[in-house]
Amino acid sequence: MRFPVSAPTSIETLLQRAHQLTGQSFAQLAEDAGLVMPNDLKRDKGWVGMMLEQYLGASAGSKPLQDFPELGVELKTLPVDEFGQPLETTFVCVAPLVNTSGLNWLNSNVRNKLSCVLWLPIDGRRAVPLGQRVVGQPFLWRPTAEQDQALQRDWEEHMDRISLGEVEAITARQGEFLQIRPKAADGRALTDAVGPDGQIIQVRPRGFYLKKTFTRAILEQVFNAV
DNA sequence: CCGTGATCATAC
DNA sequence: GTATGATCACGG
Repeated sequence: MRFPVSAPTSIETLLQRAHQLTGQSFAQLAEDAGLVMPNDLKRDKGWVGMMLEQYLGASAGSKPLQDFPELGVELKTLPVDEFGQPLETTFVCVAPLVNTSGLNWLNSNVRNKLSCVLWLPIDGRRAVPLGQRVVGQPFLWRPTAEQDQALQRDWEEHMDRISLGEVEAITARQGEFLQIRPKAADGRALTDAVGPDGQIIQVRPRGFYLKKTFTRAILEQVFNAV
């Protein structure tokens, strides 16, 4: 493997690259990429995801775009346990808290990000040293009509609250599959939002996350198809 | 500060 | 045991 890897020009190329990662250990991948592997992920929470982006040729940077804009594909690593079940929720994107009047599900960032996802299950077992963990079997996923509708219901519920100035009343328990939780560098990060009386208030930035029940269902649908 | 990549760690 | 709310690193 030579770095940097060029952007894949087709979904087939992207999938081929992803499949070549299956079964490889993080230690081996780090070495081949010339990366220093941390001892654990305590202070490097996004390390695995960023390394795999390099291998697949994802455009670097922090732009609010898909990882492969030309292919319309978003890359998501998904840490799983020994039973292949998700260990974490999945961050989707930041939640807009102001100027929400023109937003709807069809033009939403959430729907755009989730319209086509290359899921890359990874070994997330804490008991296993990071270098010994391996990459799982990738798969390309598009939401079914039912999944899209379920996400839309959650999204609209959340956006209604945000528009009505109820952002501070939103809890991660709300939403069947799509939740809203804080998303910030630390407790001091603040951003504009709509308050109860329509005024601008300062709140912790929020993000949309997929609950584990949702990603678990995707994994089951793909790997335990009856 | 914002958005990217996420996992941590404590309350439940 | 596990989900929620908090937090870590980095580029722009």
